[in-house]
Amino acid sequence: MDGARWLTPEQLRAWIRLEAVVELLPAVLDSQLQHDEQLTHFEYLVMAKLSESPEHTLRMTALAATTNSTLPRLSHVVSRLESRGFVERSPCPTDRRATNAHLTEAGWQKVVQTAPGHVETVRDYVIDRLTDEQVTQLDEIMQALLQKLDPENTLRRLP
Amino acid sequence: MDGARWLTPEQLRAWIRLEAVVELLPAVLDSQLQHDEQLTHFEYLVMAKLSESPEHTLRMTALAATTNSTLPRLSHVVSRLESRGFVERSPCPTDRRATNAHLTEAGWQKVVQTAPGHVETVRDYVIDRLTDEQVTQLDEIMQALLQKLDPENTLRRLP
DNA sequence: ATAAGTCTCTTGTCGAGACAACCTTTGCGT
DNA sequence: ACGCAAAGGTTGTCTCGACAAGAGACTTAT
Repeated sequence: MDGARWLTPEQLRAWIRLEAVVELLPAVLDSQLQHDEQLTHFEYLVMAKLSESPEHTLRMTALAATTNSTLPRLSHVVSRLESRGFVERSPCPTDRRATNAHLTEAGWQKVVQTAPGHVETVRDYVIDRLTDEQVTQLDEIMQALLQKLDPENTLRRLP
Repeated sequence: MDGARWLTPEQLRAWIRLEAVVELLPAVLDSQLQHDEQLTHFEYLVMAKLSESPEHTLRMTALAATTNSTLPRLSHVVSRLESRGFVERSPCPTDRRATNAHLTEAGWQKVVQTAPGHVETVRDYVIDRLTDEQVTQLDEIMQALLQKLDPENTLRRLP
């Protein structure tokens, strides 16, 4: 155990708590969305990002990037959403390799219907627990972490 | 979308970034441990908690609590660790319903061998990205969130 | 005693994501 | 033009975790 730089008690405590939050928070978000709307957090995220895009449309690659996801994962999720009528696929006219994902009217309605409850959960579990100053601090801290975690939105894996 | 309290731009930005970190950080930790030691982050966490306990032993329920996990999940993971010789199960003498999970010598060696690389990853991706002041802020913020996420503070005394 | 209820843990099933293999299209070098 | 590598997506397989159901063991009330 020696020979490695250890953590100070303060650092260790902060880390353990961050670890716990990172473990528990996704479960809470998933749980609310699953219970109220039969949606995964990630499924909601996909539709939310589409709803913010011009024409409610994005290429699969772009959608994968904004949702911090891989293409295979996204492809599966879009298939599910497509079978439920929330999203449509269409070949991209300018590049025949590419596929556009488009939010249907039903999908838009679903997002509109889902958003308030989701935001309320986010407020309840995160935002309302913090002072305005802490929200600012949180933003800065997460930004610092993302510079390493997600330098260019491109995650490469070495086998 | 109206009728619900929305988020201010500052709050929204902080949330989106927290969302990204919560999505990406577990993948990074898992990746390092999987690549270097063929361990899941959660498997490592289980063994680490055992290694910090007296006799390197904990009851399954207590272990589930300190790892923020459910009993079924833990049971499956312990089965895997047992088949790899890192953990042993034994019936609790005082309560025959209960099961004690015990870290074997091989398990202890595995933890000792794994810890430095894991800590280094934590430093690299989290601690070293932040000022001391930010570490303190992070600790306080996470503590605030855990009051809602984990009301029964699972860092209880060990039986 | 004993029956009901609770605690502790395990098992089986099912859905979701990681990873690899694959196919098609595009771009690039020569 | 042609051949090859890279980009864009999809599909199949396997593992892990969620959830529900179940089997023992302890507790309590009658």
